[in-house]
Amino acid sequence: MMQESGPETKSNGSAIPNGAGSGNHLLECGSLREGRANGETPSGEIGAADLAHIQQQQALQVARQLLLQQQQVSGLKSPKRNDKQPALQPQQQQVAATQQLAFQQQLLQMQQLQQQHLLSLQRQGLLTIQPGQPALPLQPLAQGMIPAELQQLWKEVTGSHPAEETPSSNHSSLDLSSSCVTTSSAPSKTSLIMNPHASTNGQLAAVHTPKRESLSHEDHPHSHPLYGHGVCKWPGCEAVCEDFQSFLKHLNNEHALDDRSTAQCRVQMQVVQQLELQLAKDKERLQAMMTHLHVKSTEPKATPQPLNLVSSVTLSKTASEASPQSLPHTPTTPTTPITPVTQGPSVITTTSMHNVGPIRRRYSDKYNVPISSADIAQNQEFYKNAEVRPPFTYASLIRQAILESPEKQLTLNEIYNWFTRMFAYFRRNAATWKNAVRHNLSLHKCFVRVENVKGAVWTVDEVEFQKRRPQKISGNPSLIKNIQSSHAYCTPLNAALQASMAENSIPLYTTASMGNPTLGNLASAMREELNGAMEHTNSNESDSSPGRSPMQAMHPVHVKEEPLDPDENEGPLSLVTTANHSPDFDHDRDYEDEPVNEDME
DNA sequence: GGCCGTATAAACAGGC
DNA sequence: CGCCTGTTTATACGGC
Repeated sequence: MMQESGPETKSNGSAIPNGAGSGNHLLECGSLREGRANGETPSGEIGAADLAHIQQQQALQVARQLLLQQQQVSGLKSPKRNDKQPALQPQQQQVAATQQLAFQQQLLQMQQLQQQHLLSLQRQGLLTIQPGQPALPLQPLAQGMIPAELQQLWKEVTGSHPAEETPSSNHSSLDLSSSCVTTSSAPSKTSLIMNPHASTNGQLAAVHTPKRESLSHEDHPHSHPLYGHGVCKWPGCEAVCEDFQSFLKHLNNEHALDDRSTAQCRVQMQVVQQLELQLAKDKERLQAMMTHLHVKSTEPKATPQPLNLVSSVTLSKTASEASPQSLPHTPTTPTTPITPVTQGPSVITTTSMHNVGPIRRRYSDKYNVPISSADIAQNQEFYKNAEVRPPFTYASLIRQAILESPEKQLTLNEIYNWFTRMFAYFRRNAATWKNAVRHNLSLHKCFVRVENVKGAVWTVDEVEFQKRRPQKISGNPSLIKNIQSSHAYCTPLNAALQASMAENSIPLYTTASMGNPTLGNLASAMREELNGAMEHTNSNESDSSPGRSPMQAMHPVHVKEEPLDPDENEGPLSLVTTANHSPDFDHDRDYEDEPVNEDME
């Protein structure tokens, strides 16, 4: 079938055309100070800033329109919203002025939070800000939100203060979500994808709420996202409340469901939306950066619009291989209908790496693992969709496949299926890698062939597996260091990012991107791979056995001589769990892609 | 430079 | 006969 003859791959050796190449490539790639070599970024970054600004302006306009509509609906006659509310009582004016200040304060706070987030990213080396773009993402926000326009917006907000509790006002406030979303600033799919939470207004409060409070809210009944340090944290309020009860009273009295509150909420939504947008932008850049570091020969076209590439380039170039899985949303992730994460790397790499052939990839690649830093969050989807060779040895993958099966045993065909199911890379050149799989099965003692009723199945002799290459990398500080750095990106990345973002009151984002239940699987796989290779840093007591082999840590012991114990629990890794639900690949179907579990049961 | 682990390719055999 | 499975050999590469 789609077999690509090997000779050329062999002869090419060091000059592998597809860019993945041997370990050297990755090493060279590792010295990527010029990171953004292939011009994928410049336009993108400039565009990011501009786009953010434009969208911000749009957001303001939208907010204003909303306010207008709202006021019209609520029967506010005053055509002079811009006036200093002559109808307002002096006291009210004072309140309004105070709130305006507080509002601006809040905006500043939001910007600071964002800045903190970005700074934290920079500190982690995950994000670089171009010299030419001082505080790049913040600029638009700071410029756009603070000045006159926002003040004007605020006036409009407070202008509707008189608050007649009309039924219509209720209506409008209840329509918050839909109106905001449908008229939202960035109308493109970009905004929808990158700003997935723009529509989740019900959670906006949580978005804006410092994590500490959110958490404590659950634990302490007297905690409230809008209440902290004896102060009402309603935007622009800061009223002092002695205790929680008084706060509740204050909340009900002062922030009831009226036009003002609604409008404030909308403004808040806009603010959050902008932050999310900016964050998404930054994340996109981050992914592009990481992908670039991983993919040596990044094609410039890959970056500018990764979101579109998913459906356009990917399908056009690798339609036959792509299958539904190339789409950003894995059908196996029902809990995350919005996994914008997948766009970045999967697309980029898919397009730029799709031509990766059966290249000779050194085992040592794994230890350089520049790859993992880019993959952590996306890993599973990443490898499923992008034809990037996974940084695992065949033996490790085979073992993983077997151990993931309910009975820790697979037929050869099932192993094949696992490969193709989990890695887009193995949907091509079947003859090559299948041969390699067979070769590995036969070669390594750790793979035990067991005659079954239905035929032969392969199992893993964990002891044997752990005996393999025990001396690897230990004693090479540079390598270890390298791995550690990669590991530092890999494992703690999620936590670090989440923490960072949580600190900056952007929990939802992290929840969507990092909290994807399916994403952690391969991440843990790679983590374990690294852990195993590093023979230390294993917090989970793992194995003190001599083995540093990639994924062994996931299955510290079992499977000795008789690995066919059906009572064995499935491994910590559950890649196959999600993969089982994925549609089979249309191509490369020379093997029945029956679900492994089904077959094994 | 040798050894080791790995990848790739290929030849071969046996079974269906 | 063709395909699949499994074994074995050869070669190449990179790290130690």
